Amino acid sequence: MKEPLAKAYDPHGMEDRIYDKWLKNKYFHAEVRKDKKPFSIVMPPPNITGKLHMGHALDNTMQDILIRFKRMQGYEALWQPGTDHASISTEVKIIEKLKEEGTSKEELGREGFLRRAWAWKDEYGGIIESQLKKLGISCDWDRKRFTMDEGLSDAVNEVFIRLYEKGWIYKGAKMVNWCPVCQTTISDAEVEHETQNSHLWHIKYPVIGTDRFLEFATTRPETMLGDTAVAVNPEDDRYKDLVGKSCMLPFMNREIPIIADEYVDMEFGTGVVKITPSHDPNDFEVGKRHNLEFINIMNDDATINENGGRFAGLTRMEARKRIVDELREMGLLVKIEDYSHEVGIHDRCHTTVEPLVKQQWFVKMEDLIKPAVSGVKNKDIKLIPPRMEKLYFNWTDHIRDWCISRQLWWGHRIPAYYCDACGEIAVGKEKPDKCPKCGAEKFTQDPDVLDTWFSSALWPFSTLGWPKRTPELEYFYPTSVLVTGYDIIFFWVIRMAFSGYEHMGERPFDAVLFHGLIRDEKNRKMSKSLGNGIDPLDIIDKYGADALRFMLVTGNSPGNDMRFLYDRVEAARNFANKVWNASRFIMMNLDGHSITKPEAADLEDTDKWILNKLFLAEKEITENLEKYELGVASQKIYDFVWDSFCDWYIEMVKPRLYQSGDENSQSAALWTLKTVLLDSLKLLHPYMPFVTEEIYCNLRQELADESLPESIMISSWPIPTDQWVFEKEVFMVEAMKNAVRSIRNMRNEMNVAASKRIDVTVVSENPSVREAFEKESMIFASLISGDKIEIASDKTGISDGAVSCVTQDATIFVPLNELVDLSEEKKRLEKEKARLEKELARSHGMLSNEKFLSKAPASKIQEEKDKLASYEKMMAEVEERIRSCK
RNA sequence: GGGAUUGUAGCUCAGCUGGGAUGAGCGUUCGCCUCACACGCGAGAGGUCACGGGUUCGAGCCCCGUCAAUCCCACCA
Repeated sequence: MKEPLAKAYDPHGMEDRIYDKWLKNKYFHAEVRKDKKPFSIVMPPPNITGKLHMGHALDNTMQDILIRFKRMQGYEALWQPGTDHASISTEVKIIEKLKEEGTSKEELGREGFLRRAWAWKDEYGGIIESQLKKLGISCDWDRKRFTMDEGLSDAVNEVFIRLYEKGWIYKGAKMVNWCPVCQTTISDAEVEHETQNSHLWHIKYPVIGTDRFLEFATTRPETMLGDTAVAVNPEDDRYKDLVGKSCMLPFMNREIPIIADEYVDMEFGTGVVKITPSHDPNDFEVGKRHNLEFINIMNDDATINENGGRFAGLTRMEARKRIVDELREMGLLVKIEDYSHEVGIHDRCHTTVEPLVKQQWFVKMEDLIKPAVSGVKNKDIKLIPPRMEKLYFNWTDHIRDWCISRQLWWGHRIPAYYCDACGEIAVGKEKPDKCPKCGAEKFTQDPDVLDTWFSSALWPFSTLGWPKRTPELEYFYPTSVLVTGYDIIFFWVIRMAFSGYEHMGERPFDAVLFHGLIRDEKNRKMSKSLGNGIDPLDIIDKYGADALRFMLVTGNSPGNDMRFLYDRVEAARNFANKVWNASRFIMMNLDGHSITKPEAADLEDTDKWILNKLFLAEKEITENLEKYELGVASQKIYDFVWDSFCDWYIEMVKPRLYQSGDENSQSAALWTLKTVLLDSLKLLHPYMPFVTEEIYCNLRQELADESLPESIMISSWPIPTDQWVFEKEVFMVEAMKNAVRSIRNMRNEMNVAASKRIDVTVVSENPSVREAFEKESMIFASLISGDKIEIASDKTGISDGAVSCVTQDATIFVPLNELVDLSEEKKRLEKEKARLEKELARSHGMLSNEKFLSKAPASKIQEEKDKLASYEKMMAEVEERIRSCK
């Protein structure tokens, strides 16, 4: 026999060659085709600073599986790729690089810096694309976009202007999160919280005109330099008489009023709070309510400024230490307590965020968010798994206005212009010629850029051409499903949701499929700082992309974190090898034969059995994929291919190929092998695109079948037909399988050498069971290493020395004569009896329960009765066998 | 302070919105280089489905509580 495939599956060399072929043939490309139904996914754009990590690998594998599945199903499947400019991350990286070169952003100036940034993007921005290609993903590279390309920048400006004109974007002085290291504002979503062990400093201020002091506790003593009041609860009897008086602020010698405000909790500490309106969000509100003075005591790098008197120039921490020391000397420090509390830190650089009052641009969220909330509530957008709705609503319910301006250079510059003469603001795509207010002609554009998520929020429609009404937008929007991690729900998913409703009047996607995080073998998050990340490219290099892909989506469910285990990659690789070798076997046997579809009558029971299994697999796998249950589907493919097809059917088919000499039987077997293989490859293709393509192309050549498409990825998804439902044959083959298992078990327990051929007599009173064994006796013999197979309707003539196996459908006798140790045989049967006793007890228990009989559905009761009958029969048989062992 | 998730075989996890846990991989035991595959084949052992209540004819699955682990959110100084 000729060997069309190498002996072992080896992904090396195969994958790049195949990917190039796909690209060359433009199989990934989607067009507007009115005769087909669209299916579309937008790829979460990786950062241009990014390097492929396991998260990307998982995310993109899932999308690719869905896209390939839908493409094969006949949808016009668009997978829209692209990259994100990642404003702050990229800028930070470039600044680092500049520092290495001994220069800086300031030295280059804005224009010079941006030139550098674009050059950087050209150099590094494509790396991730080439890495993604190694995964085999089939996105439409011809359509790739970049958040700062011309069209998308236009969309950003359009949105900004629309929202501004609507009054939903405004500029104002508010308390914002300020990162002193990155020197920019950040949004609430970018603030992480970290528990820090610190102290609670108890301090007292003298009350002017009395000999009393007001004692309070603070976690940030240094902010006292900006105190403009001390507050108590209006109901607090301890301090009622002091409200309206003033305290003397140490160091600053400033008189600050004692005010009453409900915000103060009487139960906490002494019931007194110092108020620093410029440096604390709560105090900011109190300050506004009471018309307090707002004194900013900090520079942008979080050192104390001139408003901090002689502490000016110190860092936050230095100032804290000096102030505490001096208060102690002055006798104003009462005590220091240990205290642990949550501190806001910047998610990029982990610097403690400083709440500051700044003039910034904000998006008003109150109305904008509404459709995004109701959209999810009424399932216009479906979240998978549904529990993600709680996370989603937790954010929308507490949403605050979105601070969108960043004091950075790399990004979309805010389309707002200020009249140099009168300060009038003009928002528009172009710089205005003349100030509408004062007529002056000089304008300066706002120096800030937009939050990077401002542009990604528009991704589902901006990539399709919006604000132009392109045919693509018309056809592919709303997109079908968004695949992403739950960690990005606040940053991105919600913002796409409200942007879609606001600008398109429609949801951006029908469903969001969430996946979890990938953790290392010790269940830790993979992170740069821990250095425990596993490089997907290393895995691909070692095991192949197919193995990695299969491993990533098998055995886990939406939204759940998963652990990365090498064992599992290996198992996936072994599966690829299994498929490879099964194909190799089939192709070796196909050799030279022309395959034609057999007459129904020529199909044997075992053929019908596997076809019926295939039918069920196709039906279920298709349903699972349609419900986005990727892990369940892959498990079913694995089980079908390995267990049903390889371990059973291929073994059952061998004697027909090798020894029968019956041409009709052989040709039916070959056709069935080919048919099941072809469909299996298709079912597996979305998961393991490379190995399936390689086998498919070889198979196609082997078959010389021109009607098969030249690539499996453009072939059609198997449509299960109930022509392949064969109840009777399935029953008979299952009866044979039970017998085979039972006999093999017996052989092992009785220590019958694997090479020893045995004679068996199958006794069954069921004529169709007898018929099945009769018909399949050659296969049966082959599976059990049998020699002579006899079929009988009763036990007459069975020799006493025989070992027996009792199955539901038959009793099988194996005369082992000299080999049989009767006490062993008895022990074996007793074990079987014990098992049956347990089953009988359970079954009896249920069926003697009046309530079960009156309330359970009839079908359930019947099912249970049938089981009982079968157990009783087997029990009688086993008991009889035991008796005969004497 | 709120909320979520997880707790199933030695390990890592599935378990289709209640109906026998023949669940998967790895590991383990026994036997096999059987002409597709040792990245393999056959046969086993191994689980009071965290604990305590409840609903139900029936609960791994639903409800309540407890414990443990993980994570998210939050402006109590």
